[in-house]
Amino acid sequence: MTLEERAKVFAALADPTRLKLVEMLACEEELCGTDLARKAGISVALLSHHWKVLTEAKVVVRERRGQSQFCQVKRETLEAAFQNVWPNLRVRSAWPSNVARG
Amino acid sequence: MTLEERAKVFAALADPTRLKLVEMLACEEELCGTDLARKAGISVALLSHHWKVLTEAKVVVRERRGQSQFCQVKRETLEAAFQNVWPNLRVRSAWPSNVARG
DNA sequence: CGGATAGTCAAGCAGATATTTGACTATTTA
DNA sequence: TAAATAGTCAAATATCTGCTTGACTATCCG
Repeated sequence: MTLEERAKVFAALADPTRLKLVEMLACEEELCGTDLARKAGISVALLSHHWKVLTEAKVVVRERRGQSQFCQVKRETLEAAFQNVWPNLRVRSAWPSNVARG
Repeated sequence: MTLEERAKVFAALADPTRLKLVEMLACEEELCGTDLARKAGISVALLSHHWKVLTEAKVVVRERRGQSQFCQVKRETLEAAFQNVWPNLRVRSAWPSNVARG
């Protein structure tokens, strides 16, 4: 992961609307686009714009199931970016109990 | 720390030049402005601009000693911002052995 | 097929940001 | 006090970003 890629991860988190989306996802396992937009209080068009930024930075991953797309935080990307500004950062292997993970 | 303040922390890390500065500081304990600019390969004027952004986001702290200002990463700020996108993030209490901390 | 639900995309605008240049201030040292 | 070192600031420019609007595509269901 290059310096530019790491900066892109932080840029994805640098906007309050996107940060809200990611913080919502951090507590909720996964959400579909419509729910994300509704909970964040934004239009689906605006969600689509921000979703693209988050996806291109690999901060989230998306999976289509039927009509909807479901979205999760990609922890590996956050960990890789955070490690460089905090070399000895340790992360817990387990996720909070209210969040089921595959 | 509000959503906007957390976003501001990530915005401070979102530019490759500033991220480089912070990553340098993460490995080097502290550096003065002239050394930061030289090691990052930028002008002092540009450093001054970026330094202001990092300081206002509280990502670094600065201290004047004589003619120079010395700069360190402020770990508390990073931890507070990171916690919200990664609720169960654990940080090591100790800093790497090559880095002396007050 | 046709309608409903879910999301995308492009254009356009307004405000923010990165960088350079050159003049300015502050502190130390001779 | 004068020169050197260390950093600041304002203006200018070019680029990027966030958001809205409205038209478009994709999937499902009757």
